[in-house]
Amino acid sequence: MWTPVRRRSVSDEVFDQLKSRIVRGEMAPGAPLPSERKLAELLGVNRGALREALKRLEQARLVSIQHGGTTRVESFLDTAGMDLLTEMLFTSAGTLDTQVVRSVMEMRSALAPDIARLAALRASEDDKDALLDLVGQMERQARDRGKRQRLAMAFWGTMVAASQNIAYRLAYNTLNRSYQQFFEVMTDVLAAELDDLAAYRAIADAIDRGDTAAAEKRTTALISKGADQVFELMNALEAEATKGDAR
Amino acid sequence: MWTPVRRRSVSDEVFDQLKSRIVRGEMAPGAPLPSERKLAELLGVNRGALREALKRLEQARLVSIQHGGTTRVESFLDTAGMDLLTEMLFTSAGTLDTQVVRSVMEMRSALAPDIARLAALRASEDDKDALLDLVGQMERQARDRGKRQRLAMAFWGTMVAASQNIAYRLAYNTLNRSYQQFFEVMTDVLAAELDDLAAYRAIADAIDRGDTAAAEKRTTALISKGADQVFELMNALEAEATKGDAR
DNA sequence: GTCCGACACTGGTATGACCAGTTTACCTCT
DNA sequence: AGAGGTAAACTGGTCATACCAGTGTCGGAC
Repeated sequence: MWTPVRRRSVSDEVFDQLKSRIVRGEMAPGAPLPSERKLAELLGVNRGALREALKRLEQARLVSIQHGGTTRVESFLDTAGMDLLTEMLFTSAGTLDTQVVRSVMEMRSALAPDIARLAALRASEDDKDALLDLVGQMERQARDRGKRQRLAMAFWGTMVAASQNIAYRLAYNTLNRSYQQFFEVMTDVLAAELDDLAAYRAIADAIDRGDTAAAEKRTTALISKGADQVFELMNALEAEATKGDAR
Repeated sequence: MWTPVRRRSVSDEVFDQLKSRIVRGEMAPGAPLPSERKLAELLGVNRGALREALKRLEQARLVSIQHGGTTRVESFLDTAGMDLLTEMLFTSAGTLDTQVVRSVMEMRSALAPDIARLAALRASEDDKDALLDLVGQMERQARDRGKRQRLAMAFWGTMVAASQNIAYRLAYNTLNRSYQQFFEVMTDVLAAELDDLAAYRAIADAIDRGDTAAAEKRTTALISKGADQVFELMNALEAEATKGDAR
């Protein structure tokens, strides 16, 4: 399989650089940015390209721009949206940020059961068929855990759509993007969850017959399997990191 | 009290207009936008200003831009983040979109208990003091429900921070922004929740002594009070709407 | 002292040119 | 006929430059 080359435009580069600096705390909240003209010169880019990046930063609520005034760094922890997760996932050293991973998994654990409940309540016939079909495909891929993981992704995507909850759906989009970044690592860690084909089947069946309680309960059980493994791994990573610090 | 005038820059105007058209379905997913040069002329604005808007739309994942190719409308329900909630809250007719409101409240109900649980697990001494102090202030504002609501906001904000979960915190930022849009309406609807000062006290106490189970249980009970009221109101609104259609 | 206005900043918009990819159509060679 | 190559006409990306529109400051008039 070939991976397409990704071209990075000047404005994207500038956006990433500033975003990274802000999130990593190199520029404190409240601190003023250089004026557009100066900053453009410092970065060696045209002012227009810089402005495109700044506008994006403003929309992500990482900076606030004031006509005639100063552009300042926002206290993004109180303003930014979930898109920041992908940025915060890795530390400046390039290692996984265990706290962020834990956060994502906790959110997944909190949302999935309610998504299942609502799906059981509101799923259309098409949704039900799609879910049952996906489970069938997973059962036929008993060997290949990687393929099953992709099918599981589709399963959850269908669940979220079936839940008819737009907030869940949008949150899912972002959440998904963030843990597709440690996809390969996850496949092994989530083994306990991905191997439990009976659970997926039980959930799909519960939704098919509109049994909200069963759907919720089964989902809680399934999701916690993967979550527990990840929590364990994160704890181990943290223990190792502090041991490294102690040297 | 004076409300400051809000200036809208050209690029903001363009962004809002395009965003609105896309979300309202006037431009179907996959449909190509006119070229930048044409679109700029059609809108009567400079190409640079238009590009700033397009870049923002791209970041919000409402359109996808390809160098040398065409700019196309994304199927945003599968790509966009929670920021869209504020845009989708009101229908084109200007009325509340009941499904979106229901979604937001459902998400609140799912997250709040787990936030409380984690807060009980991880809150710092400062967090605990702040929570107890806020509850004290609420009790002293027994008369003014509006003030209590603002204190309740601060209460939840502190809870989320205390939970040490970055995903919850970022989701909360966006969620908050969306239901500050129907703030006044909410104050009355959430009366049952806002009047239950004992519950807030109980939650703060549970967190103070690190009792995760109690914190979670009390929060579930409290949150459901407001949620039930809102669900009831939304059902009533929907019934009225269908009755209107039937005429 | 207070007031006020010029001035020097800041970000916002506009032109017009050119660079850099993509697509199409046509042409050439095999 | 088909494969390959090439030029032209699109598309978005970047640039330099000028000017408009708000904000803040500083100094002079009163």
